[in-house]
Amino acid sequence: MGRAHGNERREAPEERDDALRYQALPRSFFERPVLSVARGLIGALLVHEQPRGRLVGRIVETEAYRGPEDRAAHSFGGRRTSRTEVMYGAAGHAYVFFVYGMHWNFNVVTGGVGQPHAVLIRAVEPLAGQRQMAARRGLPVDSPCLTNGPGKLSQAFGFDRSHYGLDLCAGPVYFAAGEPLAVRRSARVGVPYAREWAERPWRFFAADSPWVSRGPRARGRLPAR
DNA sequence: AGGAAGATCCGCT
DNA sequence: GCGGATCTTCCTG
Repeated sequence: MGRAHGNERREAPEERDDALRYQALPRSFFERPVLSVARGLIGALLVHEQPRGRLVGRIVETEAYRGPEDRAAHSFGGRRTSRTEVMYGAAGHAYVFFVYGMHWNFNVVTGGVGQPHAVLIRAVEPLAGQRQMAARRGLPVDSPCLTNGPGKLSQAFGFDRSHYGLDLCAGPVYFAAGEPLAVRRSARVGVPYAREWAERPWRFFAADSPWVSRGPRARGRLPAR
């Protein structure tokens, strides 16, 4: 990357931001088992309607977190604090948290009230609003690193504390149906402290997508939805 | 009140 | 491939 000269007029990777209206996935989509939601979101769209334009990404990588038994989840052991509170509420709301002193991670709460489950959105393929994403990331608009990681996509989409608890079934941030994609799965990334729970294949990603973040080698294969 | 660890990213010893 | 950056949150004493 970085071989693009600033003033050169480059063909942006298709900003297909039609006046097209997306229909938000309904709450019932998220009121299902967290693994089903994590898998079902691969290929779906993440949309952020903003004053300066619409950001759209095709979801290519997710992870399921299933407290209270899942040692990798922030809600492990039933831990319930101001930070994890939203996970205990209704499905379809945003769980956004700050980590490593500089990154925000964006999740959607799943399951029924009282079930502290959530799906982490780890990577998307930019479909619209690339210029805005690139500006936030401080990278060229055609960079392959705009949204290929949970911290990166949060920065590109402008997600932070202000989005904590947001209803994702009502906009301005929401999900929309996309095309079915071949899905693969692996162990989750960055949770070695969770011991045997880290080994569970609860990371889902689109096979052969260049927008997937780096992580454990894929293993296993699933049919295209 | 203090300390330790963290669902990451970036750049290079 | 490894370590530093950086700061919030949570737990312990």
